[in-house]
Amino acid sequence: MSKNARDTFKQLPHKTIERLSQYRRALLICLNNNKEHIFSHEIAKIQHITPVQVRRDLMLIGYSGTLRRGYNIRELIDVIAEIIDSDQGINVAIVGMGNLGRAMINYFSGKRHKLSIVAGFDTNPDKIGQLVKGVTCYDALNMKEVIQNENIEIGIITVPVIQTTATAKQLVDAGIKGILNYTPKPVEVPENVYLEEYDMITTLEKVAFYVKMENELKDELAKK
Amino acid sequence: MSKNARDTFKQLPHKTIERLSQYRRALLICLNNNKEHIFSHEIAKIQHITPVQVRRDLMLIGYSGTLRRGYNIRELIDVIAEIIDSDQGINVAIVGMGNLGRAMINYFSGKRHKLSIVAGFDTNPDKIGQLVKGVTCYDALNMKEVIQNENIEIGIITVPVIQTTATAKQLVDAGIKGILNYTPKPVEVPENVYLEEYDMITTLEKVAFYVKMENELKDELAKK
DNA sequence: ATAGTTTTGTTAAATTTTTCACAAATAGTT
DNA sequence: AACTATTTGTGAAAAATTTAACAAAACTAT
Ligand SMILES: NC(=O)c1ccc[n+]([C@@H]2O[C@H](COP(=O)([O-])OP(=O)(O)OC[C@H]3O[C@@H](n4cnc5c(N)ncnc54)[C@H](O)[C@@H]3O)[C@@H](O)[C@H]2O)c1
Ligand SMILES: NC(=O)c1ccc[n+]([C@@H]2O[C@H](COP(=O)([O-])OP(=O)(O)OC[C@H]3O[C@@H](n4cnc5c(N)ncnc54)[C@H](O)[C@@H]3O)[C@@H](O)[C@H]2O)c1
Repeated sequence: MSKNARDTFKQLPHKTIERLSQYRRALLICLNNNKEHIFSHEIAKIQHITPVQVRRDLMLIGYSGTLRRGYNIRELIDVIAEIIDSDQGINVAIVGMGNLGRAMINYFSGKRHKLSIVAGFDTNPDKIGQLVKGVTCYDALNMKEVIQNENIEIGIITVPVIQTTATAKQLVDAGIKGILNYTPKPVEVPENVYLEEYDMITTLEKVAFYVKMENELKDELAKK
Repeated sequence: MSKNARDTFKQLPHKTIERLSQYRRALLICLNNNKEHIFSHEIAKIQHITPVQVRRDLMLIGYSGTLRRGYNIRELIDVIAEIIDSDQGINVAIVGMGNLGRAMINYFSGKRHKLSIVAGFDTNPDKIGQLVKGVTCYDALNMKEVIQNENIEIGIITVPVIQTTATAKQLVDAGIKGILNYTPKPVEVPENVYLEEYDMITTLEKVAFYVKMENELKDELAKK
């Protein structure tokens, strides 16, 4: 990839990056259905956004469709891959092989060529040494060693809340480049480590808020 | 709550709603640590945002701190609750009591007064009738009945991808008001149903993208 | 051929969200 | 009492993101 192309992609809006991942997910499904082309309004419908938004995103990544057939699904998938995926692939580890950790491995395993969960870590002797979908669970004590040997760059944290801070530190010390924290305890990382945090309760409470608002609106109308 | 106050809250930015939920989560932890007051910059640090952002959000909800002690944690929690929570409480059901469904129940159970998971649904006879953290798993065939009897307003979808569309339809038919879809298959709902979708792969790919970018930047510098 | 329809690509405008910048208040210190 | 250091609250500016609007292209049907 040329330097200029990369510089362009680097400046893609964060929201666009997220949507590209979602487009690809949708496109892969469409491809399975033997569809060859897709219109911006079709993608938009699937993603609950506007067709302009889709076209804008594709414009930003420099991909052009054909005027009457829309976008070539196969091509578009490849263009998106060129942007999001890393040539050599990126390895991921899950720390905390409990319910959520195992669920994630089950879900993610084999879904993406260039992004693989290659190791799990736990402190529970019963879990250490076990295999989940081909992923070995290592002793968390050996984290640094395994992360460096296996060239792991991203860590997903799914340990009990109380262990969150210590785990984040361990990952950082092991030289991890990115962390995805699924515990409800926010962590601090040096600025050279990219961090995303997600708490299901936030999303659930958001849904609850808008449901509540809708209810109150209806009550009000009913009173009149 | 007065009509005007409600009208104000209704127009809170979506992002603010999300952050309020996160602030409360952080505040509850602080409260446990016997802290009474907190500054905007302290909240900001925990949430990885700027202090102005925090103050702006609190301004929008009309809560004022004291000039030299910051915000009263207890009070602020209550004010946030007044906005996000529903007086009577809201009941939630999980459809699909597999790994992820059970993990969510384990995680969420008892965490919030006004938001409770009160039922699970599955089609697997082995799961039907079981209890997870006090939550009964019902036969998905009885969904409409249970949802109406138990006054359930929100449904969380954690069924296998292939069942997603059918499940969403079932929930809508049962009169659900909000849906949180954790499967990677986007669903369509009528516009009176509030929908949130979340896919872990999107978040993971976002982390991977920025890690990749950082790597390429470093390679470039090294070459020189 | 011509008219009508549909869809892309993009400039410009609008909207939403975040940040800047600073006055006002409060407490501690000299 | 004057000075210094903090911190809140907020109008105004900036930045990020989305939407509107429409020309140009490409196909269909007449
Ligand atoms: N379950 C959910 O749906 C859900 C949702 C959001 C967040 N979370 C959070 O994710 C985390 C995990 O949830 P869960 O349901 O999988 O819990 P779990 O108890 O099933 O799993 C935690 C695992 O971490 C291991 N562990 C403990 N200390 C460790 C350490 N220092 N290093 C490595 N491994 C360690 C435990 O042995 C266990 O296997 C919790 O913090 C929870 O709050 C869970
Ligand atoms: N596991 C993860 O981390 C993860 C992450 C993101 C998304 N997802 C998605 O969440 C879903 C569930 O994942 P999982 O790991 O819990 O899978 P799972 O197979 O463990 O659980 C699915 C459950 O749904 C039940 N079920 C099947 N059809 C049903 C129906 N029509 N009505 C009600 N219940 C039904 C099954 O009996 C099973 O108990 C999948 O779509 C998966 O892609 C999972």
